[in-house]
Amino acid sequence: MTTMGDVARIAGVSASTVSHVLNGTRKVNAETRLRVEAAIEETGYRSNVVARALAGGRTHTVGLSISALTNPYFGGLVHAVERALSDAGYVLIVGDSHDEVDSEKRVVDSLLGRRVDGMIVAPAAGSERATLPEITGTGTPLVLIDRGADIAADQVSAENLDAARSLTEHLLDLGHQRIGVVRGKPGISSTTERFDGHLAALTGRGIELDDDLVLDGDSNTDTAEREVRALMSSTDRPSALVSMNNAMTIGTLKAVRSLGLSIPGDVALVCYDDFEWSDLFEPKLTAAAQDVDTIGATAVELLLRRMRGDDAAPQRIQVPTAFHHRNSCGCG
Amino acid sequence: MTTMGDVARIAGVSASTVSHVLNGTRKVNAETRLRVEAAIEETGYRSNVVARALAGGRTHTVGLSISALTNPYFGGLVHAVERALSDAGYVLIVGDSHDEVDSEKRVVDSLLGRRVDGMIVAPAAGSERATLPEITGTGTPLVLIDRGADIAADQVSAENLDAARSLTEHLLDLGHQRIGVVRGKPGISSTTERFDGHLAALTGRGIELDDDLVLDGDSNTDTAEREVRALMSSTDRPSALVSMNNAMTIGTLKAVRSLGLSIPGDVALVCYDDFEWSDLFEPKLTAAAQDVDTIGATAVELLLRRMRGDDAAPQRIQVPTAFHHRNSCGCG
DNA sequence: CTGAAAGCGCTAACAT
DNA sequence: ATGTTAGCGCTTTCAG
Repeated sequence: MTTMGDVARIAGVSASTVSHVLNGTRKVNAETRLRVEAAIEETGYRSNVVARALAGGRTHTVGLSISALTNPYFGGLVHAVERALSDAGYVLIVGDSHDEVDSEKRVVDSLLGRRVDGMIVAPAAGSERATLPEITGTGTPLVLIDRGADIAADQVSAENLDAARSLTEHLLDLGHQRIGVVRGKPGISSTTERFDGHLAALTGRGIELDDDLVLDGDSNTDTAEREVRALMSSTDRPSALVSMNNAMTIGTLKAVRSLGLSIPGDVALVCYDDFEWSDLFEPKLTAAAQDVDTIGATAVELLLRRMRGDDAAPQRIQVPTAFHHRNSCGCG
Repeated sequence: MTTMGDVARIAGVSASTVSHVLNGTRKVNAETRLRVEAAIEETGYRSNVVARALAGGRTHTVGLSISALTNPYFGGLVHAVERALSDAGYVLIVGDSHDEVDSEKRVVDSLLGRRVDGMIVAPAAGSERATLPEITGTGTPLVLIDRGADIAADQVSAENLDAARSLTEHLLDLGHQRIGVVRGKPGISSTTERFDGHLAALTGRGIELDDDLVLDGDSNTDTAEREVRALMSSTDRPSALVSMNNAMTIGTLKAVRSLGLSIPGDVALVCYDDFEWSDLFEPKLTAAAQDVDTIGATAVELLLRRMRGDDAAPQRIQVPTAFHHRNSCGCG
């Protein structure tokens, strides 16, 4: 592998000059530049980013800790983040935290050891006390994505509360009184906020929450399926269901279908999180759609700003969620 | 940020000793080890992987060039690869090639510049002549994933031909004579192989291919939708359709649905690629499911072997594809 | 406009 | 069993 020194020798200049033509970091005579460029061309030289990082103190690398690459929502998020980052000349290192503090800590440690210039994390439950402080302790710029946490860092997520409230209100408007809710993973802000939205809708209409109607799907499709099946098999089943994220929706649909119940005939359904193919499900899903592209792009934007040294007060951005009215609610 | 030197000074030893206790790379007195460990604990020292990489010549990093993070199939693949890699102590750098040689080249250049220890790529069309030689030229271990290419490198993908043939044969068994086929992106091996499977099924039954029935969906949902709509609006439309990948399937379903046709009543459908929620679509999809987990894990395994210096002849592994018989074919 | 030299933080001979 | 010393390949003062 040719090094900068090789190129310099061939071009008959010093390594420092080669470095400067490569980075445009100081004026060099047109003619010498040409010689250097010729030497680079001739040798097929490719600058060593590792050495550059060590000498320069910046790795041009950003770490992302995410919880479930298999979930299409997170896939879209990674995609959006990767694009924005690569546009800005950074590369993305991804780690999967499985939404668990222990693996999250491992991921973050590895990222920090690699001296990423910045970090984007979708914090697992309990992250505030374990891994987040570790990051801020190193001074590495950090932005939280998808979920919030009680720390001084930029955070960007979808608007959860109002969107979830609209979902439940829609059901209420249709006359439903007993509404089951399938919650996601406990301890993360999105779950809490969406549930609060549900609650707000209920109390807004003077309806008291019935604990029997709140299910913990734990953001796991199988768990959700089991829980929903149990609830819907009971004698006193609800007339409508609200699912709080896409994994919950899949589980819910499977459960309802396996019971031979029809949607919205036997039970109405509204969902937080949309799919590209939501209208191919039977029935078409009425859903609140997060704007992943904007969420990802915004997170990167905030991060880049921090990396440039901006030390304004942390921002908490909520990206609007769109309501897609289709058939599963029963009024398509 | 504390360095190894700092730790050494505090522990009253040399940097080299610290390095050795950290890496277990030579025997050190139990007592000195303890002192070093105490110093590490005290300072919160975290070893600098960048410096380590420069000095050691290995970055413990693997690059992945993939074509569409938004596609759940690739999301699953990235997930599988990430897990296998992290189990082996490597981190994953991902780049999205958008299935286009130009961006692929950009991704690969960036990865090579970062001196990844190995590389996994889902080659875009035309990659053999552009970016793949560049990789092998550097001596970086390489394994191709999802698609093959005519170069001397390990490659792992799903079994395409036989699986696709079975799909078409199933339709043939049901009496269909005019079968439309929606192909994916041209120029990549998976598209070619799957189409060959279709062809083999046809010729096996003495049926000649009708060019009007082959559609190029270009692995793009919208294109597929448009093409399918055109074909199905014609007077002489086929009685069955085979979709060659999941993006094509979405487009096909949208098209058929928008025409008010029913599946399998008006047209039967079988698909290459499965979804976790395939049986939630209307109708449930009869599909050939790739085993992403095995594909990803196998690719990593082959890569690690190469990185260890194995120079056996390149392998080409095809992971079996499972046939999921559901309703869209018309015989559920 | 360009070169020399120090140094980024670590590893790995080579000594002792 | 541990320390010394050279680098790894680049960036960046500091000189000229």
